[in-house]
Amino acid sequence: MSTQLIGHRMTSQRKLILDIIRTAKGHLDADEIYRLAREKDHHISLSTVYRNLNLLKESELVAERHLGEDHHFYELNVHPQHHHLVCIGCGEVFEFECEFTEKMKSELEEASQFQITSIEVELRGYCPECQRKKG
Amino acid sequence: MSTQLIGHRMTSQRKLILDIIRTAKGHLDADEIYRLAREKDHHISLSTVYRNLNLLKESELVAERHLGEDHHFYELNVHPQHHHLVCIGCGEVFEFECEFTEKMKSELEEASQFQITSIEVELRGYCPECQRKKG
DNA sequence: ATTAGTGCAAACGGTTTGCATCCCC
DNA sequence: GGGGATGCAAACCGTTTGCACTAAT
Repeated sequence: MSTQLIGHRMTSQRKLILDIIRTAKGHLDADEIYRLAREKDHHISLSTVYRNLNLLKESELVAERHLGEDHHFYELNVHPQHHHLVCIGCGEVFEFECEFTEKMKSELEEASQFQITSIEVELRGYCPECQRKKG
Repeated sequence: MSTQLIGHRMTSQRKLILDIIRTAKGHLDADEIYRLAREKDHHISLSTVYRNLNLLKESELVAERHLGEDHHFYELNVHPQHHHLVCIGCGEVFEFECEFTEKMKSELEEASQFQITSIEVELRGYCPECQRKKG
């Protein structure tokens, strides 16, 4: 589980942040990562978190997601293409894979002559539990 | 072309903002709307623009889009479902419709038991011209 | 020893809000 | 005339940055 961030030093803070994202169950925002990091390193600063998130994003180890909110979420940039289903009620985020997105990509690449580098699909709605709650 | 915003007054500023969004060719952010509004009404304030954008969004006359950026874009909430293709090079936004998204929605609705209210698909890449520029 | 990385505090940019005033209904 | 809407300035919040210091290579 060694980490290659060529041309960059592996500091304890960087390792900690990466580990937090690696072991996270869900999607974390910067503040949540900061909070978790503080539990292990009382002195780590929020700017260090942001600087490292940007670095990890640039080196494509971590992906930044928007999820319709006004701030960012971060997740490991694992390769199986997946997308997000966000509950408007409780805010929970579910992931799914979709056979259509590759088709969509190649069809659109041809039609538009774009060189497409990423697809992001975001669905919003109410999860079963929140449907019950709102009656 | 009368405007129904039930329970709200139709002020000159509100009308102006709505007209700007109606006649816009592309996707506007709040600042651009403010700039255009100023050309017609020198005294309109940025907070009025934001307050009205939020109102129009809540009444679902206008849709707020994120487009992978750190601020919001606004467009008329016209009904044919369409999505966005953003050029990483020049920032231009192209719209497209897609036959797959309805299939994706119904398939996912069944699989997840979500009640899905919106789909947003965003593709990023390089437009033909920016492909040439970067060689 | 070099220089990337850190912590702190201050700045930033998009957005929201408190308040006195204005003007649509 | 009353209360929603406005303009202004100040607050807000997520994020970035300048600077002096620390530590990985």
